[in-house]
Amino acid sequence: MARGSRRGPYICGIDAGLDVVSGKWKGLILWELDAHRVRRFAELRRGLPGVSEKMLTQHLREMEQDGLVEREVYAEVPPRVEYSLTEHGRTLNQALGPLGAWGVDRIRREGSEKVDVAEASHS
Amino acid sequence: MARGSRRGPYICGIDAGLDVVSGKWKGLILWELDAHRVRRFAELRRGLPGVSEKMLTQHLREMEQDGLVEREVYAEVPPRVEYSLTEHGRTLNQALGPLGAWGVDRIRREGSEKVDVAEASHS
DNA sequence: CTGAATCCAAAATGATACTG
DNA sequence: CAGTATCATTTTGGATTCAG
Repeated sequence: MARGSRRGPYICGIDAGLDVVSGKWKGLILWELDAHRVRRFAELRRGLPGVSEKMLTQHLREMEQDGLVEREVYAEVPPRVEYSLTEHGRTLNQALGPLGAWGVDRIRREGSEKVDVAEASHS
Repeated sequence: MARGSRRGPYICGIDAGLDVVSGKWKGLILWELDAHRVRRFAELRRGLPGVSEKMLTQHLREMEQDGLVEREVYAEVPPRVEYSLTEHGRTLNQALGPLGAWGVDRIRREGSEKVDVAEASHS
């Protein structure tokens, strides 16, 4: 994770919550998986412009460890691996809803960046 | 900021929201300022066990830049500087409420860490 | 296609000493 | 008290290469 990774002992819930979404692409991964329910590795890669394979894999592994993401491997050739949110991951995403709305608001307020403004939650 | 700092263009609001709280101690700073309304530098320092002066100053400056925190300097001796949340900072804190609750839940669920479990929001 | 492994660069954080 | 400055360390992220 990012933030120098505290990984507890946490002083407050916000600290604990932020810890599991620390990482350059985790918010986006959550967003993508919430939007599409299930995504293959390459699809996620396309959904996160600029992410490297290494980081995508690493983040997915961490999120799996944290019980947010489920990884399903199909014994096919060529290989197919599908990622989706666990129930735990879905509740996290809902908990992030207000923050997402706040973020959209902030972007608008300063008008310095444009965003593909769908709603803060599209599930 | 942390996370390799994206600083937009953001793909979604969550991304934008997370960006302003990226930094090892920002969640705690928000928490502290929300709990006490106003805190002096040394008080914040004591509230964030392990933070270095450098990081505290740096984070406070960034949060000030982001319009979350207000800094008031009193021309006294010894010096006194008080920090508090701006209206913008307070709305952010509210948006983080659900995440905080989720975090408390997570801590309890895995029971691996103990936390001074006040409520997720004490404002 | 979905990675793992390795090496490297950049960013964040920490420690310490010093100042008005 | 509330910082600033500097240097060292730790973490993160990116690029590239290789493999089942």
